[in-house]
Amino acid sequence: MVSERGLQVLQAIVQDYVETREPVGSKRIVDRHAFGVSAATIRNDMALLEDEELIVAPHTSSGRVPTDKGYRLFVDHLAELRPLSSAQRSAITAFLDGSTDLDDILSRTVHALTRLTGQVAIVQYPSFARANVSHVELVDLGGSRVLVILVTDTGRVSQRIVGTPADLDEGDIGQLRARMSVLVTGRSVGEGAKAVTAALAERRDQPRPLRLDDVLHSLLLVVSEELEEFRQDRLLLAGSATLARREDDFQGSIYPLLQAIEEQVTLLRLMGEMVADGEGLAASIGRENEAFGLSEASVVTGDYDATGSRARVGVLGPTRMDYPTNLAAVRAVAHYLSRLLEEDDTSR
Amino acid sequence: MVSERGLQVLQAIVQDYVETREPVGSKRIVDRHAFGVSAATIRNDMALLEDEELIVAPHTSSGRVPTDKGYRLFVDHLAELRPLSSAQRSAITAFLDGSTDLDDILSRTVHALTRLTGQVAIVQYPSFARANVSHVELVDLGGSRVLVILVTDTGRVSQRIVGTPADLDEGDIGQLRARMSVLVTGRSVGEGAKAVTAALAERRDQPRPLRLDDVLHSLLLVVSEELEEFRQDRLLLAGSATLARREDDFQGSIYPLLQAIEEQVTLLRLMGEMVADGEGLAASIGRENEAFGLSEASVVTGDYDATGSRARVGVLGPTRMDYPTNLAAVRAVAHYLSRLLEEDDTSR
DNA sequence: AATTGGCACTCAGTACCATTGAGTGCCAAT
DNA sequence: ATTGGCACTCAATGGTACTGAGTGCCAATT
Repeated sequence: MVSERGLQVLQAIVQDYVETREPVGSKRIVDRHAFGVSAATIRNDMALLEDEELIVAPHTSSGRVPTDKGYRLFVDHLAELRPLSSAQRSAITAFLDGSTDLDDILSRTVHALTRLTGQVAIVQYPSFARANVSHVELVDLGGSRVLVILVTDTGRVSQRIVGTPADLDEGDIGQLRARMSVLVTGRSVGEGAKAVTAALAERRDQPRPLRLDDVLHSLLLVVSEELEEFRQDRLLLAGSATLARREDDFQGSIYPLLQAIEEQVTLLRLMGEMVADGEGLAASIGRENEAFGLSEASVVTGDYDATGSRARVGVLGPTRMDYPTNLAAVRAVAHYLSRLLEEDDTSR
Repeated sequence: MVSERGLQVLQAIVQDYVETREPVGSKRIVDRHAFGVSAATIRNDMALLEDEELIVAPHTSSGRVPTDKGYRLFVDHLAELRPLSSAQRSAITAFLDGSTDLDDILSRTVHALTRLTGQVAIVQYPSFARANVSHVELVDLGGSRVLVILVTDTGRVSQRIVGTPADLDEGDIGQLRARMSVLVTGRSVGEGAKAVTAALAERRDQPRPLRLDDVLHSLLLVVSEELEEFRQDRLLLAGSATLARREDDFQGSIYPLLQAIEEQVTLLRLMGEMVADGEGLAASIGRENEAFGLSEASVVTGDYDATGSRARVGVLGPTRMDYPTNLAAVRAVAHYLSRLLEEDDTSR
């Protein structure tokens, strides 16, 4: 069993290792942390920690390094979030103040977070799976082109240009708009997709060709695609260049990281599977991300609220990261974001 | 002066070096390329090439490596574009077929290009500075929110949500739409911006408060912002993860590259300044990119046409890249893209 | 005048010690 | 339970020697 002091030793090891990137030995600990005991005693504790697989010695004769399990214990029980400095707090507000557009707010957020932590920052768009479609709009662009626009009540907008088989007049457009509107408006995105699919099926069974049916058909196809895309929430990322500075923390290559950043889907799933604590914070450490090809990386996330729907902000970095600082930063940004988006909602 | 054979030697050096990443010596050249002369002769030629600063020896006793100047000469006079295999050609069509939406087409393009070249691929959106605004649309979202949509005749759409001071009824919206439409529709984006600015100024001089003036004012502000953003064309990127595999080609760090990728502005300017040849192809090599912090990188671009406006596709990679292949791939993609977008235009 | 074989020279890379020192595990003493 | 002592391990460092690919130059050849 690991003693109370043993845990403090683990804490010291994590802190020192994160700071110096060098395996930490018993002597270092005695020097830098005021335990009232000798190096030999620390060594005994370290032997126990090693038995528990919380730390490991990279080479027989060198200091210890935390294992993923060690980081996990540290994060869950040992880490005290390091509150942000007032300068940092005001940096957040300075970054985020004065914008109303959702895209704009989130973009600023992700930049603020990467600056705050020095890590790759990630912001998840508020989930639209449950949000309702509030508007479908058709705009005639002339030249057999129609612009289809979808708006959800969370403020997200998506648009797409579709070619139509023939020129349509204002009346046609109006008719199409009305029929589409009935099918999708007011439903959640998921339901909307079902309604569209059903409408497509029904149209086939009912061979009474309305003049605009073909057009409606193709438009519904596009809407269906768009809804599908909506359902998969999106990510905003910033700071991926910082990874180049941390190459040494990734045995060999940062390729998996860059890969994951490019295929946002991976990160999306990863972040989706993480389980938040009471404060909405979560961390996924090293091997815990193995299924996503990110065994040497960690992700720290915090939940935020936006108009009733939840989403996450987070940072991605090497397993050897400063969890207290990153957790605190993520929490602060998530809080601020929640306030901003909820406030914003009432003021709208 | 460099002899005819000297140039062939340069060509051989570039080819071998790009392939093997190792400085190439006189013996290698004699072995792998059927020059009818001895190694000593090649050495004499190499000495001349070195005098001209076309090649350089990293270490006194090792083979030669092309300088940026050497690559430049190679690209300008020695490189024969390597035509794409039929498999590659059909890969392009397979990738790009069956989409009509501009965003979609360009996104597929950039992925095709990165797959084709193994480099970071870049696609520039067709320039909108000269494109005309074909539609301004206002959609009432309720709750004091209005969605402003701008469409250009090149197919680009931009939207933004704006808070309005008070609730507006359908009539108000219609009125606003009409007034905005007059100000912007049919003009180029640049002119549109001026018109908006003028309208704002005029409004101040003319103190006859119309009921909707305040709203119009804020809307115009947003439109103005959007136009400004439009003017700066945008980039689509793919394949940045491949850089992790080429770290060795970037003395030390790929940081500048990732940085440039993240701040698209740098790449945009760089690509903008490149001068294309008769075929629309251009290359910017190594130190030529010094002003952009990319002294160890090269960019190869090709121009494409879309509805009367031109833009570029390209790849970004280490100076030590396979120019013939990349030039050919870029050219092929640019051609195909031109055909697709022009075709598309007539069919629309 | 261009080409070539020959030759001395250079120097990165590799391999092979020997040395150093931080750190460990263990044990007997406290 | 803690500690000082001690033998041991092994990565890192540095020095030495060797190897070999490659060069520059020159005199001889075509």
